[in-house]
Amino acid sequence: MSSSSTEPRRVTIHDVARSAGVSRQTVSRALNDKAEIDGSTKQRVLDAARELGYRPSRFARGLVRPDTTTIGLVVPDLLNPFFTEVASGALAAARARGWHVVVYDTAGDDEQELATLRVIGTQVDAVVGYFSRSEEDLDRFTPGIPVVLVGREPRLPRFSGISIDGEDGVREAVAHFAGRGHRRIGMLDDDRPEPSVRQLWFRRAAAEHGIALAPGWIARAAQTVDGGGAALASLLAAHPDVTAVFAFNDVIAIGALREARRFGLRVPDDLAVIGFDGLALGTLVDPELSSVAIDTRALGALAVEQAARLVTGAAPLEPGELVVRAGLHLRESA
Amino acid sequence: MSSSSTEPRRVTIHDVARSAGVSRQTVSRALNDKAEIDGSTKQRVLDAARELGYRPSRFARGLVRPDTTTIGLVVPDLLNPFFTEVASGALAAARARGWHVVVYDTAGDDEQELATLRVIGTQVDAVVGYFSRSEEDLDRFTPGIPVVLVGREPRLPRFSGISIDGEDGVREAVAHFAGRGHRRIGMLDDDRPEPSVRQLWFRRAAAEHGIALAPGWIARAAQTVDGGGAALASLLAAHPDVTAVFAFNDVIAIGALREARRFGLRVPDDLAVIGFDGLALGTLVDPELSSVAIDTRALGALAVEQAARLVTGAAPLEPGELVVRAGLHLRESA
DNA sequence: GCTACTCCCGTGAACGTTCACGGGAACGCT
DNA sequence: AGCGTTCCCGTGAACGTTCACGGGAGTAGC
Repeated sequence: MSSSSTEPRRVTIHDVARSAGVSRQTVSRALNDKAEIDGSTKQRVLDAARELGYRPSRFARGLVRPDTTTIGLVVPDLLNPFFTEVASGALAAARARGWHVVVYDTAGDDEQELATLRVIGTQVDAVVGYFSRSEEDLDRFTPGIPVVLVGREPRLPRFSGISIDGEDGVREAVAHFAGRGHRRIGMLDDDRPEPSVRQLWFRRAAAEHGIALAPGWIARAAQTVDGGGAALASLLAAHPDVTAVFAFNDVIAIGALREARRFGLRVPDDLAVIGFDGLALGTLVDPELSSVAIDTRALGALAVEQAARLVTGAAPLEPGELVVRAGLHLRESA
Repeated sequence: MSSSSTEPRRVTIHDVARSAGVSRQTVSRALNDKAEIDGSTKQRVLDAARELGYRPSRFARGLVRPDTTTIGLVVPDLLNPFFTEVASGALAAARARGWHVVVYDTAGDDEQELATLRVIGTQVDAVVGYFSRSEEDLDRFTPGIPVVLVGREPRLPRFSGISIDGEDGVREAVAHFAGRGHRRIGMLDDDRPEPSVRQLWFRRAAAEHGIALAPGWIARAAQTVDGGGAALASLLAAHPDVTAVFAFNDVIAIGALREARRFGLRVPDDLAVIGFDGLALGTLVDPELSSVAIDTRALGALAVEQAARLVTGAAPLEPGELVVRAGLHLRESA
């Protein structure tokens, strides 16, 4: 009656040692193939370990030899190709350091983001990702660990962020439109309550070219392909004479491309379209999407790089280095 | 001379206790807000913890209270939308259980896959993913922990796998081709040395419809969009009279779509195309891609489900449940 | 035959946290 | 006054591993 059908106790290094007739230390030596062990005993220990199904505890090991670092990557939607590319860059950068990345997809839901924050603070050494909650909330749940925000300028000095400078790129895009004679240009912004920075850049550039922007020329779009399509439809309904459209991002722009096709508009002849992000996806659609492009993978990699410096205590990147700049990539859609 | 500029020792629960003038246990109570603690002391402890920058060790906590489980997800290329969707499904399934997922992108490289295996065995409680190495190699580096292969039928009983049954779906696709009068149908297979199962299904279905397949009708394609384009180009060079093409997967099929456009072929009138996987991406291209579709997110979720059962010791899924079936989704390209 | 050295192997301690248990102080009730 | 109860708080132990250290057996050298 050694056990009353209770939870089967874990097989520990002691059990292996006893089974092989050696000490813990010898087992440890065999498993991590270190020196100071005889070949035959090593084999005997290895056999015993396999026999018992022994598996070292990563917790016990991590406690005594804290060598593995893990970062948390939080994205609102991994299926959104923008975040896929960012994640890919982050994974590559982490791998280069031998770091582990645990990924959380919050499904764009505030509650899930909160739940993630609640658990992540105790589980990783640094956090990288895209959050929509306030910095106060973030601060509350990430006590003491470095946090790097992607695509968002932090206000609190506790956080760093990789920001996207697309002002020049957007100016190029508007200049391109203007050069082709477009005067009635709309924008498909995202659907957050306040105007995005990209809209601000767009307005400035339009003003520089003396292009007037009546209020109705800006439509709000959910950040999906369907959202982009719907937004273009509403824009066209209000202003059928629009000849060019700048979109908050490529996903929305691609929705607009598809909607334009359904409307029987030829792109770029009837309607020119320029997106933002420069996703690889843009080269798969027809016509290929022009875009104010950024290096999305570098964005993710840069975030991990900064997190690494903050964790190891190395000199963090300067604000000037925490920026990815955008430039116009002209393809077929404009 | 308490320290000679050595590694700054970690702040532990002891330090907080001493600083707040209480015991470890009281600190623990305050941090995990448990009962049996006075409100004022709790606040005092919390302040002290913040002051010292205390952060509990996940290793020590995991050691004494082994409640967090972590699984490793291995994909050859997260940027490949197929794996993005699988990963997304896996993440969602893991989140539903409160499990953590650490993601490894092996970049399709055998060495990186090996390196990943070497480290993953000691870091996670179960492994889920897509591997190209032999089961013997997998076995060597994943001692004792459950392994679930996605899209691959395991030979060793040690492993489980989620397999894809596309035979009926492919038959539907070929039947559709035949019904439209196509007799000269090519296939763009993947680029592995041996013919894929999907090619086998395709051959069977073609035979059932009395469609002859000369050797040159099967082209090999790297699993990228460009690879699909190149493969279609070579197929067209050898057999300009082909009227329909079945592709190993949607990524390859989309490459074929783009290449057909460059060749001036109209899809589906001049060339009908059907892919495999049913990626969301297929609805973004023009014409929208017809595909032998599977539920990719369910594929990932199912793998995690099985891993969960193996870890917790629950009854594992039956072989019949470890299958996702494919069906033809007809859109515009065929 | 003594010393020195190499080759193995084992024992206590430590890592940082939580759990189980015990116990003091204050309060209310009879 | 005595007793039970509630509210707090602290002390040893345990989790499973590696590190530092010590030590015995065998061999070589003189």
